Amino acid sequence: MRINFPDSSLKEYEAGTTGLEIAGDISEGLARNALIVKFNGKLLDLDEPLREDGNIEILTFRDEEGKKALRHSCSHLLAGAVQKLYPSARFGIGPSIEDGFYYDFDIPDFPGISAFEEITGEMKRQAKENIPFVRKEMGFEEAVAIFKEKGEKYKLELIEELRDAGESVSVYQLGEFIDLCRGPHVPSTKCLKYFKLLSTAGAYWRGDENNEMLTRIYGTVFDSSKNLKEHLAMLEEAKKRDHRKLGPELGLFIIGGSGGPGLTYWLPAGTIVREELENHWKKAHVKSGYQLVSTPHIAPVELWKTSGHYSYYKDNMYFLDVDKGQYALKPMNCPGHIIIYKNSKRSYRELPMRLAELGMVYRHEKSGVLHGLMRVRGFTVDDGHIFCTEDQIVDEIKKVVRFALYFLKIFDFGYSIELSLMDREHLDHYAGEPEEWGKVESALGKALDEMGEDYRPVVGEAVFYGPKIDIKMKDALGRFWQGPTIQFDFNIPQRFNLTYVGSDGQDHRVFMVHRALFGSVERFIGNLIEHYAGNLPGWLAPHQVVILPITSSQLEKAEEIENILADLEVRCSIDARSETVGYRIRDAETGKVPFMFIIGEREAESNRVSLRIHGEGDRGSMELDEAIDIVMAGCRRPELPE
RNA sequence: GCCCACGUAGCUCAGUCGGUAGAGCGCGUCCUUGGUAAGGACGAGGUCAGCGGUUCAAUCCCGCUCGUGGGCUCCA
Repeated sequence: MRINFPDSSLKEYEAGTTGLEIAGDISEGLARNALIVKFNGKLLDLDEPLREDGNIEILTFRDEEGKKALRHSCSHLLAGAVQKLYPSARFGIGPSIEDGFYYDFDIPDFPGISAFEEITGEMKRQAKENIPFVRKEMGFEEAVAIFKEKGEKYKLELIEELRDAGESVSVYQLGEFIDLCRGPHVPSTKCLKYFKLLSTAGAYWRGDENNEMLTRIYGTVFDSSKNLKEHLAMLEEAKKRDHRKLGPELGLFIIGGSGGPGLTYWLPAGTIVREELENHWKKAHVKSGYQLVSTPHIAPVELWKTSGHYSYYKDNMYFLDVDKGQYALKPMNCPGHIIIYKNSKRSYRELPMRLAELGMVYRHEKSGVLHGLMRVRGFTVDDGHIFCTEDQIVDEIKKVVRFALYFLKIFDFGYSIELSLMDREHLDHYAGEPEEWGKVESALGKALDEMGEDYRPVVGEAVFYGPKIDIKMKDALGRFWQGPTIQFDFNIPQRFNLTYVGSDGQDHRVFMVHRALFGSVERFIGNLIEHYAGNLPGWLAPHQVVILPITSSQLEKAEEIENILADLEVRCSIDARSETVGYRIRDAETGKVPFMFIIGEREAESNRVSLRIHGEGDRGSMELDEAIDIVMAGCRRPELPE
């Protein structure tokens, strides 16, 4: 048979040759690192004999699919160990996930994390034994018989579904453990040496809260000890950077407690960060052609009925009685901006009209989903709505995407772009006409193409009211977060009958785009804290300079310098506490103050300061002006967009 | 909302097999005038999350509530 390789070379092999043998034919190293094989687009075990001509790719841990196979295989190793140690356990599913895997078990009286040592020991033992993963294909009756005998009710449920879907059944045997599984798997447990069990959690069978709660065990596995260690170190680092820990520590904010779950209280230092960020946002928006507006926190319930929020979002809304009517706290800003748009008859000459607001919204999120600043019940959407004509769509989208990327660049975030499209097999899920969707979807794609941006189209990810562009931002630890989102809306212009008068004197339906660049100011600040490990850029730092007179004799000089800095709008303070210099420096360092001016007798006499920079250490004595220049450069606000 | 775990001083935590509690940091006062990541002494500070129950006695045992964390689901 003729086998094509990714480098488009071609080789002849005897029918029945396995992927592993072909890998070995290429190089010993590839055979050693090979995990699975992709043959004519199908993922197969390495020991699967190949019987026809085709394209082959030997996959290792470097390939996403190889990585998944390794992780999924490790979940079987985990399940095998659990079966051995807890014979009464019943098994759910055990897929690979981003950065690892999990397996769901029904284990009566599972002791929790304290069982990890024993389970890990058993897994290590089996990993050493080099036990092969053996694939078996079988009929439904045989599979049902196997799992019925074991009392595996969850597996039986899965088999039924396979039967209904008309799919075949395969199982994998790993030593004494047999599991229903599509595969593929790595050849044997010897590939599974570098794993670690991480945590346990409850999870409903099939994610449905009406089902029983299973015990989920999370773990991760890598191809080498080095990569595993690096990943674990990253997790440690992430824990250290957790904004829920750093925020209160740095005096930025507190959340929840007696103040109410999911509600944020910004402390003085945090308020400075917020205001700086918001001021820059406002200036940038004005520069980019937006008009700032401000709308109330409550609005009559009728408005929410017109917008449609009442019918599909009311479980997440807070209501209040006012006079004889009912009001709602706004969960979104759009209806407010609609009222402003509709305030007068609009002409095509006014379009595109871009309205923007840092609007606080309130949503009744389930108590269990609240998470630091990332998921709260009251937050500020950096909202904007663009009203435009059809001809203006491509240009407006380009402008918004460029604007969004501008903000990510300020903070050195990486990014990746997704274009969420409608699923044309479920047209009834969407508002608006399919032809209109088609026009706009291609306009969004065209805008991205013309900008030369890479993006991933995702069918079925669009919201019911329109297609959207989502930008995921990548932080310093390589983690992706929900970033800017740009959403088209076919629903609201129709519901509110939003029109403009065209050059032909006729009314036309306006096109509308929602966009949020930070998403939520609260969440974005949470991201910034973790991205920078609390060491915010100078312009956002609540304290920019601490002046440290070595003895009280330099206090007067310190005050003189403080006044100079204050006139330059530098946020500075004097720490003249009766503590040693070392102590006060430590305090400023742990407080992550970017700059310290240390003034002793020598400096005070000669109008000099000794400059210390956070994270860098002592920069030595210099002229006051020079130190001020360094501070001003370090605290300069970002350039506005072009 | 659901499942599991947790809740002791401002913070991080110890402790009490049921007899109302301790450390370090922080805070206050005093001493110390010190040169680049913790000088010293003394002191204040706790209804042991809240409410009920069991008990001669509850911070500890039981129940409920609230809050927090890990997940499920959801999401800016």
